[in-house]
Amino acid sequence: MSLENTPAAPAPSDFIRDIVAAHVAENKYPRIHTRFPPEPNGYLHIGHAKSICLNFGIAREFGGICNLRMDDTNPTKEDIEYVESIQADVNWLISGWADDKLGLKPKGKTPEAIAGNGHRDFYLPATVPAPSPEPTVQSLEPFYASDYFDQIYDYAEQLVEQGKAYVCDLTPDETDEYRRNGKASPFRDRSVEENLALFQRMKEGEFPEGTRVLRAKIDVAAANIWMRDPLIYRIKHAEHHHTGAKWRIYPMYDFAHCLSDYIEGITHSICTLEFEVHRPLYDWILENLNLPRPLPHQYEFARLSLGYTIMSKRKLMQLVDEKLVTGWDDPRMPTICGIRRRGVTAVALRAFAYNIGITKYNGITDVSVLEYAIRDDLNKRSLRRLAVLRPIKVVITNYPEGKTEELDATNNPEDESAGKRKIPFSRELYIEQDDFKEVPPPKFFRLKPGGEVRLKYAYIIKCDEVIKDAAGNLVELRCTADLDSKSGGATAARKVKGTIHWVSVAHAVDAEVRLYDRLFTEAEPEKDGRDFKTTLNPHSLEVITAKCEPSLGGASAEHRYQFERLAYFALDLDSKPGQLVFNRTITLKDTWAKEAQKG
RNA sequence: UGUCCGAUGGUGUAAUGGUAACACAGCGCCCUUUGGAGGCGUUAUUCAUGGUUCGAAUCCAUGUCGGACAGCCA
Repeated sequence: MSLENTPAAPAPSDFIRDIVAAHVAENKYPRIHTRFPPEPNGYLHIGHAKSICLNFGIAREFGGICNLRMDDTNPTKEDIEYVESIQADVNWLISGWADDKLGLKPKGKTPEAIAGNGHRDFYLPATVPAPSPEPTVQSLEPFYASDYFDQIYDYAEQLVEQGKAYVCDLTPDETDEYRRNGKASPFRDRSVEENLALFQRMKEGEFPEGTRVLRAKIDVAAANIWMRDPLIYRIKHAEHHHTGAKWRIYPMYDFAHCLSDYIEGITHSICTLEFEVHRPLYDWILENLNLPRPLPHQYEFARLSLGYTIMSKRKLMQLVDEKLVTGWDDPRMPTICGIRRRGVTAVALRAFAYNIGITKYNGITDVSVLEYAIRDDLNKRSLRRLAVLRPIKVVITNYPEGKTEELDATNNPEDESAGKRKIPFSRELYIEQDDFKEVPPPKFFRLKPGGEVRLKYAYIIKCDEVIKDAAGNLVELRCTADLDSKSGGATAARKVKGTIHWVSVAHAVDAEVRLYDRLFTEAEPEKDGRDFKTTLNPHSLEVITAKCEPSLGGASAEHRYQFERLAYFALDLDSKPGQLVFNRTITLKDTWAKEAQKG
């Protein structure tokens, strides 16, 4: 699929890119270096996709690198399962677009000590994967904040040595109270020696959790609460998924993050708005360590909110844990793996990320913007196929029994190179229930008693008779075909208002089709504090068996399909040989449904 | 309450002191062997008040409204 490697759109412009462009113009850094730093405590979702596209997009556009880093400073919430899913999702999303901008490091490598400025200092440069024409085993891995625990501990000691950090014995509740009231901790003025010894004993695991912390000594009365002697280390007797049992103390986000950025040589540390109030602390830590290399700076943008979607990792996990969806990769989930399984391509997701822009305004993006990006991409790439989701039988009474014709069909009207295929036609067909109305509403262009309709790629037929069972249920339609109306025939150019899809009964292939719809019934599932579970859409999944044209028997997960006049579909990973399972990625735009609703 | 941030059509964004524009959505028409796609057209916007200026979405002041943060989470 050549589209896979097509850049989504001209590079966008936004306030962060403007800043980066200015830095490039003034030669402020030898190279632009961003990073994508998820915490491995859940699966990546479409909000992360926005961030990935921003960070890797900047790396692409300004000749830089974007490191993938596990922000893993809280072992009790994190897991290797998430580390692996994050890598897979990032790789998928940037594949063919920014793989050569992905900053990794040799497996097991940790920062190297460098001398400078009379201080201890550390650096861990990035390696980008070599473009590999043949499959070479590249022993690279993502960065891990936890790989810097030794260095971060060292930096903490440097702060203590300077009298800029102290061990505090207040309980968590007391700490809260003191900070709220701008009151100094009674342990604030311990000697450097005592602090050093205590901090070391914390490291050795001598104290129970919650009994002591290391705090930066900044300003207990600062207007910004994050500057009121913030905690930078806490005791946790927990095993870490990456460092094992080595540590009893773990650095807090604020301390670890800026230093991780510095160690990796990050220039632009881009995060979401809620970290705005932390920025003074980010700067304070780096500035008070007398670091010799250029310091990274933090920039904030608005996280994505999408209509009919929830984005909180905690709540998504709740959907998984309570089996309200089948898993993190349920096609209804806004996770990257869920969206991928649904059949959305990385190209579409990137186009969406580009289209919504980057600002500091917290708005709610309409889902139609996402849906447009998906349709726009799928329209260009998908193979057209005929399939009937809810069949009714049609008998062409003037067509010979036992005869089969192979008709020409276009694979993709948007792409000549996709070629053509043959579809078998015979006397007995399935058509869509929705394409026949015994009592048609106004402007109904499809089949009705006594009316004519074009069978796509085949004949014009006329409905002569409606056969019902004793209970009055529709059993079959008996029609006659204009046998000259096939492509190239004498009456082929006859105008009939409607064209419908069909499948030959004798040649039909069955497939399980999973019809997905929005997970929530409300654009704002949690508006006014209501429980998001009360707005779950009970019809978000319907499973049916469809009748498909025979070529679909050879469907592949690499391709996307449009079942003509219905929707786009992708093969689900539950498919087995001879047992097709399709996911409905998204319906086609349906202006008739809209028209019918008006009437 | 404090700190920080924000406010441009229905929605999301652009215009960086000089004609308020783009996309999505909506509406209408054309085209169509997909009621898809495409083409054409169209509706609709600068939170308020004051100031600076020849000129303000943009700069300043005040106000209003909204958001984030106030975990030993990130």
